[in-house]
Amino acid sequence: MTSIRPFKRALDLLTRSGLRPTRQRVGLARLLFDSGDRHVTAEQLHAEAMADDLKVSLATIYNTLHQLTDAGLLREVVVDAGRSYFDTNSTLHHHFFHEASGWLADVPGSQIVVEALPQPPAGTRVTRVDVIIRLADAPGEAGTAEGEGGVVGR
Amino acid sequence: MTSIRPFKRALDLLTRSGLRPTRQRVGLARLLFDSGDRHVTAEQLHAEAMADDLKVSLATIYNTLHQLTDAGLLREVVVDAGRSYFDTNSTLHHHFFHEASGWLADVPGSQIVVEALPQPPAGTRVTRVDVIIRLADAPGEAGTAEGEGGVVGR
DNA sequence: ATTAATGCAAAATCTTTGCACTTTC
DNA sequence: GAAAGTGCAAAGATTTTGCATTAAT
Repeated sequence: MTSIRPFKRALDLLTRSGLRPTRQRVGLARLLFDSGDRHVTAEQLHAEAMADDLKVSLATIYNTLHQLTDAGLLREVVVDAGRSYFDTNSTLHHHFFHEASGWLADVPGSQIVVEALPQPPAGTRVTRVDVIIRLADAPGEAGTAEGEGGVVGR
Repeated sequence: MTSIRPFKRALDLLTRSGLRPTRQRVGLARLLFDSGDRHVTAEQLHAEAMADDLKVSLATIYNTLHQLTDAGLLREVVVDAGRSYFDTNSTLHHHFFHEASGWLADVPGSQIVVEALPQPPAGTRVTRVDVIIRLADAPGEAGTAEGEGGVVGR
């Protein structure tokens, strides 16, 4: 992930997507893609930009996040009404979501198998299958992690 | 299962959940539970209540939807950032979601099998596994999604 | 009577928009 | 110097909150 020339990498991602590499976009792309997979909200990214002395308005943050999403570099993850997360991991994968804290983490696509998917209604096609594993604090001790992985469904 | 005595059923659901059967709550419960499985937004339910000559404020709609959700009679479905759907089907099942139209439909739990679920992080337990099958219009064919199952949303 | 629920309007969030100004090509 | 991008503040949309009024036990 963290390549040798982060600046150049961010720049390349942008130009390859047909987005002009402006100061703001390059800066945001670096924040997003130079440190492995992450999940950010617009507000969070804005705060990071400020901390990094990158002057960007929230409006531009939103614009950029959507442009990157349209370009396939980000994926919007909807787990919480009224808050959008953007995920820098655009490969096939799913999510753990801890409702109380808002904690969100990737689960590699290979770790979940969804079988017997029903056919989509006529005239439509499946664009994506999202699996969200919702979590809460375990009651008693730490980890109510029942030995094996569970099976949901039949 | 539109039962023989819808009014009584709505009333029972409420009292069994420890909620006072006020005029508003009984009316809303009837709208929600007397016609099979449905997916509604607060705004929609409000409109229906008005059309049914049931005077309720939006604030009460939200209060009631959340109370019914806490009581386990409804399930909140998050598929779209910034819009909450409430599902009267609280049994194990998943969803089809047509992004362009906001159309949402149930997929029986038995029709999808999720296997090899990873262990939840220590100290947490899985509260639910949501599977959302996102749809878009198929390229070739004519028909758009909404056969008739009911279009939810705008 | 007591306690809970309702309604209204105001506030809080999060996100988008309009338009003048700035930067990139 | 065109065209694209940015910033700001204002507008939207959805959901929550505070408090006086009303209704249920």
